[in-house]
Amino acid sequence: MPVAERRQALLDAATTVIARDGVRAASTRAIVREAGMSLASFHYAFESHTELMRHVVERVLVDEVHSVTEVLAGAADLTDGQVMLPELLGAALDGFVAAVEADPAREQAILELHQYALREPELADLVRAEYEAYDEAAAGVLTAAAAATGTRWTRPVEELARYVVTLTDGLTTSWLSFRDPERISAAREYAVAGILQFSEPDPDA
Amino acid sequence: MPVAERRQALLDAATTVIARDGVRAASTRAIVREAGMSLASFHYAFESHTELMRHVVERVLVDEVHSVTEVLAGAADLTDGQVMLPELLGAALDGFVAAVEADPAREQAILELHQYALREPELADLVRAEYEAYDEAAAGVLTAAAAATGTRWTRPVEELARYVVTLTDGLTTSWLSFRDPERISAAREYAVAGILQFSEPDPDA
DNA sequence: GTCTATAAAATGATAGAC
DNA sequence: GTCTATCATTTTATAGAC
Repeated sequence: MPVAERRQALLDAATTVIARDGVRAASTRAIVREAGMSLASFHYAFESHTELMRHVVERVLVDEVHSVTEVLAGAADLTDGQVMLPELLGAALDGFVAAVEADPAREQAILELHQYALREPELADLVRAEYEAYDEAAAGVLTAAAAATGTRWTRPVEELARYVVTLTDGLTTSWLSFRDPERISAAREYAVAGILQFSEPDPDA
Repeated sequence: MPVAERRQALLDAATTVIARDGVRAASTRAIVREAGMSLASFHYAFESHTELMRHVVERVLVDEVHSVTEVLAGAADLTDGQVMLPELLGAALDGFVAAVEADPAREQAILELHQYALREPELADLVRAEYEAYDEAAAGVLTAAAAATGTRWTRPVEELARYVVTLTDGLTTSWLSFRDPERISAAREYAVAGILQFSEPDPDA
Protein backbone atom coordinates (compact mmCIF):
# COMPACT_ATOMS: atom_id res chain seq x y z
CA MET A 1 0.00 0.00 0.00
CA PRO A 2 1.56 3.27 -1.15
CA VAL A 3 2.03 5.91 1.49
CA ALA A 4 -0.19 8.41 -0.25
CA GLU A 5 -3.07 5.97 -0.27
CA ARG A 6 -2.56 5.10 3.37
CA ARG A 7 -2.56 8.73 4.29
CA GLN A 8 -5.84 9.22 2.48
CA ALA A 9 -7.36 6.20 4.21
CA LEU A 10 -6.26 7.53 7.60
CA LEU A 11 -7.65 10.95 6.84
CA ASP A 12 -10.93 9.33 5.86
CA ALA A 13 -10.99 7.27 9.02
CA ALA A 14 -10.17 10.29 11.17
CA THR A 15 -12.95 12.27 9.55
CA THR A 16 -15.38 9.43 10.15
CA VAL A 17 -14.45 9.10 13.81
CA ILE A 18 -14.60 12.84 14.40
CA ALA A 19 -18.01 13.12 12.77
CA ARG A 20 -19.36 10.18 14.73
CA ASP A 21 -17.71 10.56 18.12
CA GLY A 22 -16.16 14.03 18.18
CA VAL A 23 -12.64 15.42 18.09
CA ARG A 24 -12.07 14.35 21.67
CA ALA A 25 -12.55 10.71 20.72
CA ALA A 26 -10.30 10.85 17.69
CA SER A 27 -7.23 9.30 19.28
CA THR A 28 -4.60 7.68 17.12
CA ARG A 29 -5.83 4.28 18.23
CA ALA A 30 -9.47 5.03 17.46
CA ILE A 31 -8.46 6.21 14.01
CA VAL A 32 -6.37 3.16 13.12
CA ARG A 33 -9.12 0.90 14.45
CA GLU A 34 -11.55 2.67 12.14
CA ALA A 35 -9.12 2.30 9.26
CA GLY A 36 -8.36 -1.34 10.09
CA MET A 37 -4.67 -0.67 10.41
CA SER A 38 -2.01 -1.24 12.99
CA LEU A 39 -0.74 1.54 15.17
CA ALA A 40 2.69 1.36 13.58
CA SER A 41 1.25 1.87 10.13
CA PHE A 42 -0.11 5.15 11.30
CA HIS A 43 3.29 6.40 12.27
CA TYR A 44 4.70 5.20 9.01
CA ALA A 45 2.29 7.49 7.17
CA PHE A 46 2.23 10.40 9.60
CA GLU A 47 4.86 11.90 11.83
CA SER A 48 2.46 12.38 14.70
CA HIS A 49 -1.15 12.62 15.73
CA THR A 50 -0.82 16.40 15.58
CA GLU A 51 0.36 16.24 12.00
CA LEU A 52 -2.64 14.13 11.05
CA MET A 53 -4.97 16.61 12.73
CA ARG A 54 -3.42 19.43 10.80
CA HIS A 55 -4.21 17.64 7.56
CA VAL A 56 -7.69 16.70 8.74
CA VAL A 57 -8.51 20.32 9.53
CA GLU A 58 -7.18 21.49 6.22
CA ARG A 59 -8.96 18.84 4.19
CA VAL A 60 -12.31 19.04 5.93
CA LEU A 61 -12.47 22.82 5.79
CA VAL A 62 -11.40 22.97 2.16
CA ASP A 63 -13.90 20.25 1.26
CA GLU A 64 -16.64 22.13 3.02
CA VAL A 65 -15.89 25.26 1.05
CA HIS A 66 -16.18 23.23 -2.14
CA SER A 67 -19.50 21.73 -1.01
CA VAL A 68 -20.99 25.06 -0.09
CA THR A 69 -19.79 26.62 -3.30
CA GLU A 70 -21.42 23.83 -5.26
CA VAL A 71 -24.69 24.11 -3.37
CA LEU A 72 -24.78 27.84 -4.00
CA ALA A 73 -23.86 27.40 -7.64
CA GLY A 74 -26.72 24.93 -7.93
CA ALA A 75 -29.13 27.47 -6.51
CA ALA A 76 -27.80 30.14 -8.84
CA ASP A 77 -28.61 27.87 -11.77
CA LEU A 78 -32.27 28.55 -11.10
CA THR A 79 -31.63 31.78 -12.92
CA ASP A 80 -32.77 30.06 -16.13
CA GLY A 81 -36.47 30.59 -15.53
CA GLN A 82 -38.51 33.65 -14.80
CA VAL A 83 -37.64 33.56 -11.13
CA MET A 84 -37.54 36.67 -8.96
CA LEU A 85 -34.90 37.76 -6.51
CA PRO A 86 -36.66 36.70 -3.29
CA GLU A 87 -37.21 33.17 -4.55
CA LEU A 88 -33.67 32.99 -5.79
CA LEU A 89 -32.16 33.99 -2.46
CA GLY A 90 -34.60 31.82 -0.58
CA ALA A 91 -33.59 28.86 -2.73
CA ALA A 92 -29.91 29.51 -2.08
CA LEU A 93 -30.45 29.64 1.67
CA ASP A 94 -32.65 26.55 1.48
CA GLY A 95 -29.88 24.74 -0.31
CA PHE A 96 -27.47 25.64 2.43
CA VAL A 97 -29.85 24.64 5.20
CA ALA A 98 -30.71 21.39 3.43
CA ALA A 99 -27.03 20.52 3.27
CA VAL A 100 -26.67 21.08 7.00
CA GLU A 101 -29.80 19.07 7.74
CA ALA A 102 -28.67 16.25 5.51
CA ASP A 103 -25.44 15.66 7.41
CA PRO A 104 -25.48 17.28 10.84
CA ALA A 105 -22.67 15.08 12.10
CA ARG A 106 -20.39 16.50 9.46
CA GLU A 107 -21.41 20.01 10.33
CA GLN A 108 -20.82 19.41 14.01
CA ALA A 109 -17.42 17.99 13.16
CA ILE A 110 -16.60 21.15 11.26
CA LEU A 111 -17.52 23.34 14.20
CA GLU A 112 -15.38 21.23 16.51
CA LEU A 113 -12.51 21.46 14.07
CA HIS A 114 -12.94 25.21 13.96
CA GLN A 115 -12.42 25.40 17.68
CA TYR A 116 -9.56 22.95 17.53
CA ALA A 117 -7.96 25.09 14.84
CA LEU A 118 -8.54 28.36 16.67
CA ARG A 119 -6.54 26.95 19.58
CA GLU A 120 -3.59 26.10 17.32
CA PRO A 121 -1.77 29.19 16.08
CA GLU A 122 -0.64 27.29 13.04
CA LEU A 123 -4.19 26.38 12.04
CA ALA A 124 -6.21 29.43 12.92
CA ASP A 125 -5.59 30.94 9.51
CA LEU A 126 -7.36 28.02 7.87
CA VAL A 127 -10.58 28.98 9.61
CA ARG A 128 -10.26 32.56 8.49
CA ALA A 129 -9.50 31.46 4.94
CA GLU A 130 -12.59 29.27 5.03
CA TYR A 131 -14.83 32.14 6.05
CA GLU A 132 -13.29 34.38 3.44
CA ALA A 133 -14.06 31.74 0.84
CA TYR A 134 -17.66 31.66 2.06
CA ASP A 135 -17.79 35.44 1.82
CA GLU A 136 -16.64 35.23 -1.75
CA ALA A 137 -19.10 32.48 -2.63
CA ALA A 138 -21.97 34.41 -1.05
CA ALA A 139 -20.94 37.57 -2.88
CA GLY A 140 -20.92 35.60 -6.10
CA VAL A 141 -24.45 34.36 -5.53
CA LEU A 142 -25.71 37.80 -4.59
CA THR A 143 -24.14 39.33 -7.68
CA ALA A 144 -25.42 36.61 -9.99
CA ALA A 145 -28.89 36.70 -8.47
CA ALA A 146 -29.15 40.44 -8.88
CA ALA A 147 -27.90 40.33 -12.44
CA ALA A 148 -30.33 37.57 -13.35
CA THR A 149 -33.35 39.41 -12.00
CA GLY A 150 -32.68 42.92 -13.21
CA THR A 151 -31.94 44.28 -9.77
CA ARG A 152 -28.92 45.77 -8.10
CA TRP A 153 -27.64 46.11 -4.56
CA THR A 154 -27.70 49.42 -2.76
CA ARG A 155 -24.86 48.39 -0.46
CA PRO A 156 -21.45 46.88 -1.14
CA VAL A 157 -22.06 43.27 -2.04
CA GLU A 158 -19.08 42.22 0.09
CA GLU A 159 -20.75 43.58 3.19
CA LEU A 160 -24.05 41.93 2.34
CA ALA A 161 -22.19 38.69 1.76
CA ARG A 162 -20.58 38.84 5.20
CA TYR A 163 -23.99 39.46 6.68
CA VAL A 164 -25.33 36.37 4.93
CA VAL A 165 -22.42 34.23 6.06
CA THR A 166 -22.79 35.44 9.65
CA LEU A 167 -26.41 34.49 9.51
CA THR A 168 -25.86 31.06 8.02
CA ASP A 169 -23.36 30.42 10.79
CA GLY A 170 -26.06 31.18 13.33
CA LEU A 171 -28.50 28.95 11.45
CA THR A 172 -26.02 26.10 11.58
CA THR A 173 -25.48 26.25 15.33
CA SER A 174 -29.19 26.60 15.87
CA TRP A 175 -29.84 23.49 13.81
CA LEU A 176 -27.19 21.51 15.65
CA SER A 177 -28.77 22.38 19.00
CA PHE A 178 -32.42 21.87 18.16
CA ARG A 179 -32.65 19.95 14.88
CA ASP A 180 -35.92 21.77 14.45
CA PRO A 181 -36.91 22.93 10.95
CA GLU A 182 -39.55 25.27 12.40
CA ARG A 183 -36.89 27.11 14.32
CA ILE A 184 -34.85 27.62 11.20
CA SER A 185 -37.53 28.57 8.72
CA ALA A 186 -38.54 31.84 10.34
CA ALA A 187 -34.97 33.03 10.59
CA ARG A 188 -34.44 32.03 6.98
CA GLU A 189 -37.42 34.09 5.88
CA TYR A 190 -36.32 37.12 7.87
CA ALA A 191 -32.83 36.79 6.48
CA VAL A 192 -34.11 36.96 2.93
CA ALA A 193 -36.30 39.93 3.78
CA GLY A 194 -33.35 41.59 5.46
CA ILE A 195 -31.19 41.33 2.38
CA LEU A 196 -33.92 42.33 -0.06
CA GLN A 197 -34.10 45.66 1.73
CA PHE A 198 -30.87 46.54 0.07
CA SER A 199 -31.94 45.74 -3.48
CA GLU A 200 -33.62 47.93 -6.05
CA PRO A 201 -34.54 47.64 -9.73
CA ASP A 202 -31.51 48.13 -11.89
CA PRO A 203 -32.23 50.93 -14.39
CA ASP A 204 -29.44 49.65 -16.61
CA ALA A 205 -31.02 46.22 -16.91
CA MET B 1 -12.26 23.68 54.07
CA PRO B 2 -15.95 22.84 53.69
CA VAL B 3 -16.86 20.67 50.73
CA ALA B 4 -19.15 23.26 49.22
CA GLU B 5 -16.37 25.82 49.14
CA ARG B 6 -13.91 23.35 47.65
CA ARG B 7 -16.39 22.50 44.95
CA GLN B 8 -16.76 26.16 44.09
CA ALA B 9 -13.01 26.62 43.98
CA LEU B 10 -12.65 23.64 41.67
CA LEU B 11 -15.42 24.89 39.41
CA ASP B 12 -13.67 28.26 39.27
CA ALA B 13 -10.36 26.62 38.46
CA ALA B 14 -11.92 24.44 35.78
CA THR B 15 -13.56 27.45 34.19
CA THR B 16 -10.26 29.32 34.21
CA VAL B 17 -8.38 26.43 32.60
CA ILE B 18 -11.06 25.90 29.97
CA ALA B 19 -11.15 29.58 29.07
CA ARG B 20 -7.38 29.78 28.87
CA ASP B 21 -6.42 26.42 27.35
CA GLY B 22 -9.62 24.85 26.10
CA VAL B 23 -11.80 21.94 27.17
CA ARG B 24 -9.26 19.48 25.85
CA ALA B 25 -6.68 20.72 28.32
CA ALA B 26 -8.99 20.65 31.32
CA SER B 27 -7.75 17.40 32.81
CA THR B 28 -8.33 16.67 36.47
CA ARG B 29 -4.68 17.31 37.15
CA ALA B 30 -4.63 20.62 35.28
CA ILE B 31 -7.65 21.74 37.28
CA VAL B 32 -6.24 20.87 40.69
CA ARG B 33 -2.95 22.50 39.75
CA GLU B 34 -4.87 25.66 38.90
CA ALA B 35 -6.76 25.43 42.19
CA GLY B 36 -3.62 24.66 44.16
CA MET B 37 -5.04 21.43 45.51
CA SER B 38 -4.01 17.83 45.62
CA LEU B 39 -5.47 15.27 43.28
CA ALA B 40 -7.15 13.45 46.14
CA SER B 41 -8.96 16.59 47.27
CA PHE B 42 -10.61 16.72 43.91
CA HIS B 43 -12.10 13.28 44.35
CA TYR B 44 -13.19 14.18 47.82
CA ALA B 45 -15.30 17.00 46.39
CA PHE B 46 -16.39 15.38 43.14
CA GLU B 47 -17.22 11.81 42.25
CA SER B 48 -15.43 12.01 38.93
CA HIS B 49 -14.08 14.30 36.26
CA THR B 50 -17.29 13.78 34.33
CA GLU B 51 -19.36 14.98 37.26
CA LEU B 52 -17.28 18.12 37.52
CA MET B 53 -17.73 18.80 33.83
CA ARG B 54 -21.48 18.44 34.20
CA HIS B 55 -21.44 21.13 36.84
CA VAL B 56 -19.08 23.32 34.84
CA VAL B 57 -21.35 23.19 31.83
CA GLU B 58 -24.39 23.98 33.90
CA ARG B 59 -22.79 26.82 35.80
CA VAL B 60 -21.09 28.49 32.85
CA LEU B 61 -24.17 28.38 30.64
CA VAL B 62 -26.47 29.63 33.39
CA ASP B 63 -24.02 32.41 34.25
CA GLU B 64 -23.85 33.42 30.62
CA VAL B 65 -27.61 33.70 30.41
CA HIS B 66 -27.53 35.96 33.45
CA SER B 67 -24.79 38.12 31.89
CA VAL B 68 -26.58 38.48 28.60
CA THR B 69 -29.85 39.25 30.31
CA GLU B 70 -28.14 41.96 32.33
CA VAL B 71 -26.46 43.47 29.29
CA LEU B 72 -29.76 43.59 27.45
CA ALA B 73 -31.56 45.00 30.45
CA GLY B 74 -28.89 47.70 30.60
CA ALA B 75 -29.53 48.58 27.00
CA ALA B 76 -33.28 48.63 27.58
CA ASP B 77 -32.74 51.21 30.31
CA LEU B 78 -31.87 53.70 27.61
CA THR B 79 -35.63 53.98 27.18
CA ASP B 80 -35.54 56.94 29.59
CA GLY B 81 -34.65 59.52 27.02
CA GLN B 82 -36.18 60.45 23.70
CA VAL B 83 -34.41 57.61 21.92
CA MET B 84 -35.80 56.00 18.80
CA LEU B 85 -36.17 52.33 18.01
CA PRO B 86 -33.15 51.96 15.69
CA GLU B 87 -30.80 53.46 18.27
CA LEU B 88 -32.32 51.34 20.99
CA LEU B 89 -31.84 48.10 19.09
CA GLY B 90 -28.41 49.15 17.93
CA ALA B 91 -27.42 49.84 21.52
CA ALA B 92 -28.66 46.44 22.63
CA LEU B 93 -26.68 44.68 19.93
CA ASP B 94 -23.65 46.84 20.71
CA GLY B 95 -23.91 45.81 24.33
CA PHE B 96 -23.90 42.19 23.32
CA VAL B 97 -20.98 42.58 20.94
CA ALA B 98 -19.02 44.58 23.52
CA ALA B 99 -19.46 41.78 26.03
CA VAL B 100 -18.08 39.26 23.54
CA GLU B 101 -15.19 41.53 22.64
CA ALA B 102 -14.39 42.17 26.27
CA ASP B 103 -13.84 38.50 27.09
CA PRO B 104 -13.36 36.38 23.99
CA ALA B 105 -11.75 33.56 25.93
CA ARG B 106 -14.89 33.15 27.94
CA GLU B 107 -16.99 33.15 24.80
CA GLN B 108 -14.78 30.58 23.17
CA ALA B 109 -15.05 28.45 26.28
CA ILE B 110 -18.80 28.64 26.05
CA LEU B 111 -18.79 27.47 22.46
CA GLU B 112 -16.52 24.57 23.35
CA LEU B 113 -18.78 23.66 26.23
CA HIS B 114 -21.77 23.75 23.88
CA GLN B 115 -20.14 21.14 21.72
CA TYR B 116 -19.06 19.14 24.71
CA ALA B 117 -22.63 19.22 25.99
CA LEU B 118 -24.16 18.35 22.64
CA ARG B 119 -22.11 15.15 22.67
CA GLU B 120 -23.41 14.17 26.11
CA PRO B 121 -27.08 13.15 26.03
CA GLU B 122 -27.43 14.20 29.63
CA LEU B 123 -26.18 17.73 28.96
CA ALA B 124 -27.62 18.56 25.56
CA ASP B 125 -30.78 19.93 27.14
CA LEU B 126 -28.76 22.57 28.95
CA VAL B 127 -27.72 24.07 25.63
CA ARG B 128 -31.28 24.17 24.41
CA ALA B 129 -32.45 25.72 27.67
CA GLU B 130 -29.74 28.35 27.29
CA TYR B 131 -30.89 29.31 23.81
CA GLU B 132 -34.49 29.41 24.93
CA ALA B 133 -33.49 31.77 27.71
CA TYR B 134 -31.76 33.97 25.12
CA ASP B 135 -34.89 33.89 23.00
CA GLU B 136 -36.91 35.06 25.94
CA ALA B 137 -34.44 37.80 26.83
CA ALA B 138 -34.36 39.01 23.24
CA ALA B 139 -38.14 38.97 23.06
CA GLY B 140 -38.23 41.01 26.23
CA VAL B 141 -35.93 43.63 24.78
CA LEU B 142 -37.85 43.80 21.52
CA THR B 143 -41.14 44.20 23.37
CA ALA B 144 -39.77 46.82 25.75
CA ALA B 145 -38.06 48.72 22.95
CA ALA B 146 -41.21 48.84 20.87
CA ALA B 147 -43.35 49.93 23.82
CA ALA B 148 -40.89 52.66 24.74
CA THR B 149 -40.79 54.14 21.26
CA GLY B 150 -44.46 53.98 20.31
CA THR B 151 -43.98 51.26 17.74
CA ARG B 152 -45.18 47.71 17.40
CA TRP B 153 -43.99 44.57 15.67
CA THR B 154 -45.71 43.29 12.57
CA ARG B 155 -44.50 39.75 13.18
CA PRO B 156 -44.62 37.53 16.27
CA VAL B 157 -41.99 38.89 18.61
CA GLU B 158 -40.89 35.32 19.46
CA GLU B 159 -39.92 34.74 15.84
CA LEU B 160 -38.08 38.02 15.64
CA ALA B 161 -36.29 37.17 18.87
CA ARG B 162 -35.10 33.86 17.44
CA TYR B 163 -33.85 35.67 14.40
CA VAL B 164 -31.88 38.05 16.59
CA VAL B 165 -30.40 35.22 18.65
CA THR B 166 -29.42 33.33 15.51
CA LEU B 167 -27.68 36.41 14.27
CA THR B 168 -25.84 37.14 17.49
CA ASP B 169 -24.60 33.56 17.42
CA GLY B 170 -23.15 34.20 14.00
CA LEU B 171 -21.62 37.46 15.21
CA THR B 172 -19.96 35.62 18.08
CA THR B 173 -18.30 32.98 15.92
CA SER B 174 -17.24 35.64 13.46
CA TRP B 175 -15.61 37.63 16.24
CA LEU B 176 -13.82 34.60 17.61
CA SER B 177 -12.33 33.84 14.21
CA PHE B 178 -11.32 37.33 13.14
CA ARG B 179 -11.40 39.61 16.19
CA ASP B 180 -12.15 42.31 13.70
CA PRO B 181 -14.60 45.05 14.70
CA GLU B 182 -14.99 46.12 11.08
CA ARG B 183 -16.26 42.70 10.17
CA ILE B 184 -18.86 42.82 12.88
CA SER B 185 -20.12 46.35 12.49
CA ALA B 186 -21.64 45.95 9.05
CA ALA B 187 -23.49 42.82 10.03
CA ARG B 188 -24.69 44.57 13.14
CA GLU B 189 -26.09 47.44 11.10
CA TYR B 190 -27.82 45.13 8.65
CA ALA B 191 -29.26 43.15 11.51
CA VAL B 192 -30.88 46.25 12.98
CA ALA B 193 -32.19 47.26 9.58
CA GLY B 194 -33.52 43.76 9.07
CA ILE B 195 -35.53 43.83 12.27
CA LEU B 196 -36.79 47.36 11.80
CA GLN B 197 -38.51 46.19 8.65
CA PHE B 198 -41.01 44.47 10.83
CA SER B 199 -41.89 47.46 12.97
CA GLU B 200 -44.52 50.13 12.43
CA PRO B 201 -45.93 53.03 14.41
CA ASP B 202 -48.31 51.80 17.04
CA PRO B 203 -51.66 53.60 16.61
CA ASP B 204 -52.60 52.76 20.19
CA ALA B 205 -49.54 54.52 21.55
C1' DG C 1 6.28 -1.83 4.28
C1' DT C 2 4.01 -4.06 7.91
C1' DC C 3 3.47 -6.05 12.14
C1' DT C 4 4.07 -7.26 17.39
C1' DA C 5 5.93 -5.76 21.43
C1' DT C 6 7.15 -2.25 24.34
C1' DA C 7 8.53 2.12 26.00
C1' DA C 8 7.32 6.62 28.15
C1' DA C 9 4.16 9.71 29.60
C1' DA C 10 -0.45 11.25 30.91
C1' DT C 11 -4.90 10.44 32.86
C1' DG C 12 -8.80 9.11 36.06
C1' DA C 13 -9.23 7.15 40.27
C1' DT C 14 -8.23 5.01 44.98
C1' DA C 15 -5.74 3.19 49.24
C1' DG C 16 -4.16 4.23 53.35
C1' DA C 17 -1.32 7.12 56.52
C1' DC C 18 -2.04 11.09 59.32
C1' DG D 1 -10.45 16.25 55.70
C1' DT D 2 -6.14 16.17 53.51
C1' DC D 3 -2.15 14.35 51.66
C1' DT D 4 1.41 11.07 49.44
C1' DA D 5 1.92 7.12 47.04
C1' DT D 6 0.18 4.02 43.90
C1' DC D 7 -2.86 1.52 40.64
C1' DA D 8 -4.99 0.68 36.25
C1' DT D 9 -5.79 2.38 31.93
C1' DT D 10 -5.06 5.05 27.95
C1' DT D 11 -2.30 7.62 24.89
C1' DT D 12 1.49 8.90 21.71
C1' DA D 13 5.33 7.08 19.85
C1' DT D 14 9.21 3.80 18.70
C1' DA D 15 12.17 -0.49 18.40
C1' DG D 16 13.03 -4.27 16.06
C1' DA D 17 11.57 -8.72 13.88
C1' DC D 18 10.04 -10.21 9.44
